[in-house]
Amino acid sequence: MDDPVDHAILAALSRDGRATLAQLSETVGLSTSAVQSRLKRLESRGVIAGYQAVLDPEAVGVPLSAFIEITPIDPGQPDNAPELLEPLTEIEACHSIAGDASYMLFVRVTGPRALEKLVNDIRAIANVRTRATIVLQTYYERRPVLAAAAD
Amino acid sequence: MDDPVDHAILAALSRDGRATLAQLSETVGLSTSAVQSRLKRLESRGVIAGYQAVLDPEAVGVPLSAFIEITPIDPGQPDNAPELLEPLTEIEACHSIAGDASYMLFVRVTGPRALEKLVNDIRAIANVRTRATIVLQTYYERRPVLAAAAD
DNA sequence: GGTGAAATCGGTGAGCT
DNA sequence: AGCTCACCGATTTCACC
Repeated sequence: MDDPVDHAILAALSRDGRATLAQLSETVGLSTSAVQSRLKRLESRGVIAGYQAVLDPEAVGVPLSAFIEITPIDPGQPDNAPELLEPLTEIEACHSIAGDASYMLFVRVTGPRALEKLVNDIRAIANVRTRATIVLQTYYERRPVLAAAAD
Repeated sequence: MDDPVDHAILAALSRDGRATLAQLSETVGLSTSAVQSRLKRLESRGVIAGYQAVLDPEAVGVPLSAFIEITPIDPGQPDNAPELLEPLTEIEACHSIAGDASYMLFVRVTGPRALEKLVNDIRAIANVRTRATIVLQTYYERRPVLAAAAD
C-alpha cells in the first residue's frame, strides 16, 4: 500500500489529472500497461476518488469565499445539518469539527449580498447559529497532498 | 464570458476531469472540434486552472485534517507568512481572512503527533500564534462550483 | 462551427521473468 | 504476480471548408 511507484503515479496525477499513460509511464519508468493496471487498482480501491478540473473562482463568477462556523441552537435534538445543507450548492465543503462550533463550512458566492442570503438560508434550514469569516485573499489552495519523490 | 455552452463544459469537467472531447461534445451538442477550441480557450484564459486527481486522504496516509488560524505575534512588522509557510507541504490551503486571526490554513497530517510538530514549525517559521481546530469528520469537500444546467 | 485524415492514446490479450 | 510487447478501436490534433 506504500509502493513508491504507486506513490509517484498518485503524485503525478494530483498535479496533472489529465496526464496520459505514456507520460506517467515515463515518469515512473514502467510500461504503459503496467501503469494502467496500477491505475485501475488505485481507482477501484478508491485511493483515487475521481478527477476534477480546477476552475478559477473569479472567472466563473464566485469571487467571494468564506468560512462559516455552525452551532446548533438547540443542543439537545438530533442534528443532521450536513444533510439538510447539502442542497445549497454554494457550500463547497462541510466538516464537523472539535471546538466551539459543530461544523465548519467553506462557501463560494457571487458577492456580499449572496453571502447574506446564504447565511440566512443556512440558519433557517438547519436551525443553527452561524459565524462567517470572509476570505480576503487566497494564497494557495488544493495543493497536492503528496510530495513528488526525488529519484 | 457567460456562455451557456462554456458553462456546461466547465460543469462537466469539474465533475469528471478526464471526460473526453467526445463525451463533452455529446453533453453540449457540438462537434468535438468545437468543444476542443472552446476548451483550449478556457485553459489559456485561466478559467480552467488545471486538472487534479482527487485522492482519498485516508488511503494516502493523511487521515487527520485541521484548520489552523494564524495571528502575528508582533503586529508591527512586515508579514509574509504565506510565503514563509509555503514549503510546509502539509498545508493544503492558505487564505488571509477578515476577523480575529490573519490567516486560515487547512492542513492534512498523518496524526496528532504530526499536527503538533506542524503547529510548532508554523510558530517557529512565521513567528505567529496559532489556533488549531481539528476536523472530526468530512461530510463533503471539493464539491463542484458550477451546477449542471438542465436542458 | 463542422469535416476529415494523421498522430497519439487507451484497452486487451499473449508471452516472458 | 507483475511486467513487456504487439495490436486495434477510440481519441486528440490540425489542416481546411
